[in-house]
Amino acid sequence: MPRVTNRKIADIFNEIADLLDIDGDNPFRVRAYRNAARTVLGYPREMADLVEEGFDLTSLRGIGRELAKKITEIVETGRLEYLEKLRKRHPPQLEALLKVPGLGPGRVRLLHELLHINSLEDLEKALRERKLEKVPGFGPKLIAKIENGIQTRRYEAHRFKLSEALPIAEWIVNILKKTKGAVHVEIAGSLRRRKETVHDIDLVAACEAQNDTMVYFLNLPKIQKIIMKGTTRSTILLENGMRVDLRVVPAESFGATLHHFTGSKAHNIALRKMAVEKGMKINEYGIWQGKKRIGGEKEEDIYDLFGMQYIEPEMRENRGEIARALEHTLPTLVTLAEIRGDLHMHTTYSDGLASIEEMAQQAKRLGYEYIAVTDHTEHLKVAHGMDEKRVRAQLEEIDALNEQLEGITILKSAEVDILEDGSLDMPNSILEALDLTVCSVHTKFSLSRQKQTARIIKAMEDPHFTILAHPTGRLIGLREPYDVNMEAVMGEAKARGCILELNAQPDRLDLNDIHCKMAKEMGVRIAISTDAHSLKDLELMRYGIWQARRGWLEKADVVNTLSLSALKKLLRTIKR
DNA sequence: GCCGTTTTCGGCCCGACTGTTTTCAGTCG
Repeated sequence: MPRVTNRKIADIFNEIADLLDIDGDNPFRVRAYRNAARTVLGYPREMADLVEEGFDLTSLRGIGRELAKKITEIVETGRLEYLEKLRKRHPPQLEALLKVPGLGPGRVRLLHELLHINSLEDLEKALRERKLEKVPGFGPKLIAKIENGIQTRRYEAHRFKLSEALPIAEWIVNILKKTKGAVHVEIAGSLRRRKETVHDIDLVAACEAQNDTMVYFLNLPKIQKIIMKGTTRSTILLENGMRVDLRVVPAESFGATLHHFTGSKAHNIALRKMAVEKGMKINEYGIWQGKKRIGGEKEEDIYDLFGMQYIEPEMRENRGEIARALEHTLPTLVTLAEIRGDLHMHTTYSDGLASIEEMAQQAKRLGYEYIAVTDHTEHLKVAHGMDEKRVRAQLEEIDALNEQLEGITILKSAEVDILEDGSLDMPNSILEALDLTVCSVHTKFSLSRQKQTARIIKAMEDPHFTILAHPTGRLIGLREPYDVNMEAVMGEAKARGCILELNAQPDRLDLNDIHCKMAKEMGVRIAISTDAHSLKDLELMRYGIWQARRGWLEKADVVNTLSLSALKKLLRTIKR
């Protein structure tokens, strides 16, 4: 039986929630399943391992006796009896209807009962035959919305990479800031939390009573259509399929509104519960004691209310940050300004676009002290991997440049392929001449979990192994991570003193946030690297920093915050 | 289904907008 992932358990719980929702079951029971799915998905360790260890699952937030039993059943048998029973009672494609805009559980149930609509095909047929008009509560506008939604639903499901959404959001914010009556305009939502992908763009504006902000928003260029329009809240769809939401509030509510729409939902719910326990209420307009507003102009008001530290947006995922803020023991998150070098980049020696000197000069302009040049090795033919002769030539060029350049040091390195048998794609004679190695898997992604893990651990046992690059190999939205036991890999890294990379390319961001947090907890150091293939790519560092902050990393966890001399000292301790 | 220093029952975050209504349910975030 294949190993059960947290993803699979979360999918099962979400499917149960959907089906119960359509049944009109207790909405809080439905919510319990969705909460549990989130807990499982956000948990840094695999449920399968926890079950094997006999860990008490009910100690996890939102997992009680029943759900612990269900998780155990899924892990042990690969299936869940309860879900299969539920599925028998429902047509197999009913759930898909929930994704259609305008259709929620209530209307799906109604359509099922009245018109026997069980799938998207049934729905399309009913639309053509104009049957929906007879259903109570279905007027012409709702029907048009459903019709429209069916056509565009593939677009709606799309998630945008952080690097796609952020520039657009910044562009809009800059326009709105200049409108009459606008006091503050900020990005909110998952974009402000710097999630690796976002569903839409959320903006919050503090405005005077007389303002042009909403009008300008609704008249931005490149709008495909206006989805919703109100005085305090509107939603537009841009030509590229991106939804943008704007809330306009008075300045005295700005902090509360910004907080509310920054989320995450789980973080907000936890804080609101705490407020209720104190006999107060937090909503998007402020903090309330009875009818009296006692705060909400600034975001800090909310955290001050509980005597806790301010929590940075990147940490607001309800992954333990609230407890830490109450204890005043939050980590001091790493910042871009603390980065002193970049340890993974390519030049014209392999598949990069700039020379070593150009990359070094650009790094110096960015304020760095050092870089490592890490061109591909021979095995990776598609990227013009270097043979021994060209590596030697490169090392000589680096020596010459280090003589000549001031204020920046070039470290000798290579992105060394980890071959299928776990050996490194370079002779020892060359490996010995390098200051560090950046080692990575570029082939055989589909090895079994056991073989892939053994392969990487074997590579790490090589005394020349320094950094494991893009440790799971995923490409966001394009390629799943390969199956590897990350705990075992991190355990080996800890034992050997090796470093794991957080690759800052926006389509990699590998390690992800959860793995970063896990590395920190296991005492494994991280290198945040751009894997730059051009001068411009060197500026991608900020994406890596944001992901690191989502993973609670501090300056001390990140090796490229070290000075050159401290880094060199560290590298010496890794080599055996 | 979860949770608990008001604990084993009775709560569970909260409000805007829409469309279809005539006072509100459903959806959405």
